[in-house]
Amino acid sequence: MKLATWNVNSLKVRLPQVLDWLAANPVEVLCLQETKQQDADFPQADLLAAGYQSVFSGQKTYNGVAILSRGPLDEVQFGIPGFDDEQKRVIAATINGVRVVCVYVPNGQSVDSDKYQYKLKWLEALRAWLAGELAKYPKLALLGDYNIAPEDSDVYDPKAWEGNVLVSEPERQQFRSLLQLGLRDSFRLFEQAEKSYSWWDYRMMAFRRNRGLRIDHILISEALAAKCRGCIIDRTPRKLERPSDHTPVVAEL
DNA sequence: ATGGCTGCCGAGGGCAGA
Repeated sequence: MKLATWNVNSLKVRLPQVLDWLAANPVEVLCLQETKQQDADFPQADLLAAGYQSVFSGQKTYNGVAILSRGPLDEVQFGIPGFDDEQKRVIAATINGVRVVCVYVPNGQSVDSDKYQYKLKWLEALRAWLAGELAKYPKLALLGDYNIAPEDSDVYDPKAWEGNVLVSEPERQQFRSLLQLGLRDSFRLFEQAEKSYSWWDYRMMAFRRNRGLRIDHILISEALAAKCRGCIIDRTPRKLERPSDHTPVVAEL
């Protein structure tokens, strides 16, 4: 069973690329972030025609998450329970006995901004909710755009980024606290090439120069990690015309 | 060097992303 995550930076623009990618990579589950579409505009029929059911939670202009699945999506949850949030950043569903949680973690903008405080509070609420989810669902996968590069090895120029949003110590501490719930970073369960990233700035030919960050992750519970067979970052969509700035991450369970 | 692209909304540039 393959599970994937992809921040598409507008599903309206990227739908053809998503459909092409699914045709070439017929994963069981694909989590999307930054769909930037209201639910009324979500391309449910196009995805169904491609063999994928979907659940989604979107809004105009910003944010928006979705889970696409070949099999039925049960026990659908929108948002973090008890955490009041206008922003559509979380959707979860149970698929084939696996609790799939799709997240678009706030960016934080800069460490001295209100958005950074919101990011840290949001991550704390996520952690608290997931502690209960893990007790309920031993087979759990947390996929998405975390907007955190957990280690310096996930950053093309750690010195330049030191203390910055996406790499700051409080954010990394929040990432580690997710691991402490009993989750594993599936990418790091396997030998990987150095300088493996999932996002590259659109500017300054960052992709061509591989000036990127690894901020899209698939964390999996111990029960899933025990039989996880691989995790890869698929850079090919980043090479297309008009790409998303993020590229898919795929775990094979 | 704080920009550099891209998408959004909506009709021109400003905001946000990371």
